[in-house]
Amino acid sequence: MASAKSIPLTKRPLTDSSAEELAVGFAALSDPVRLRLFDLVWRAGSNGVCSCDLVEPLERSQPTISHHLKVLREAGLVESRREGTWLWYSVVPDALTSAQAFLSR
Amino acid sequence: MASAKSIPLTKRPLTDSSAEELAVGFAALSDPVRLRLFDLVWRAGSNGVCSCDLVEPLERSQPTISHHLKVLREAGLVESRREGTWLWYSVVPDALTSAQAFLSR
DNA sequence: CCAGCACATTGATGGTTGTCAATGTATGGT
DNA sequence: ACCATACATTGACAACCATCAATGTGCTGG
Repeated sequence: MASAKSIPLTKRPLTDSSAEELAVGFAALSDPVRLRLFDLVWRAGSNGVCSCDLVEPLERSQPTISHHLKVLREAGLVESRREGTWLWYSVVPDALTSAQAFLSR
Repeated sequence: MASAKSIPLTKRPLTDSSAEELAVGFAALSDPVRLRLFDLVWRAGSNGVCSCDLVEPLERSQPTISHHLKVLREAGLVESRREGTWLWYSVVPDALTSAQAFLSR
């Protein structure tokens, strides 16, 4: 398969590592349940939301919600702080900036 | 698990169907190879890029690239037009607007 | 110290995904 | 007609994923 010499693709394409990093973020948002979960956390603002308030609206079991929150946490999109027996989740500041920058060039 | 009555989460959260739609877009960008592929197509502008020029820089087999292009096409992110034996891929205009809108609120 | 609640982890299962070799299809030149 | 090229499809396989029931862990109040 020879090249069609279409255009100069030589202007700094996405590096392998930054593609990897971006893909992790997009992968975290690639599931509908997880996306709605992230949306709910986001709406809660800086105070955050108790994860006990996330199980019912998403109609999934508690382990499933816990799993999805772990995925979002490990992708660096949300963080949690303890408050007694509760865990409060909030969006990590600037967690989306690289994704936003990529999508709006 | 009782509610912690944290905040009023009642202001129109993401609907199930729009979450599904957004997730399809993010899923298409959730693989590093596919993300670099989309990046290369994007850089080619409205003229597009011949898919024969996409195999080598991504270091994947031709069927794999063809598969990823199909995923991007079915997600509505890219489109192709024939030019003889070649296929020229370009980004669908406004394909990213819903994702951009979601990420920048 | 014990009972109850919030949340995490484990284990299992059915489904999906990325990859490539092999093969198929379409187009164009000779 | 034939062959070479560009690209798609098939089939197979290993890895990964979403989900839940069962169980474990940590915290609090009594």
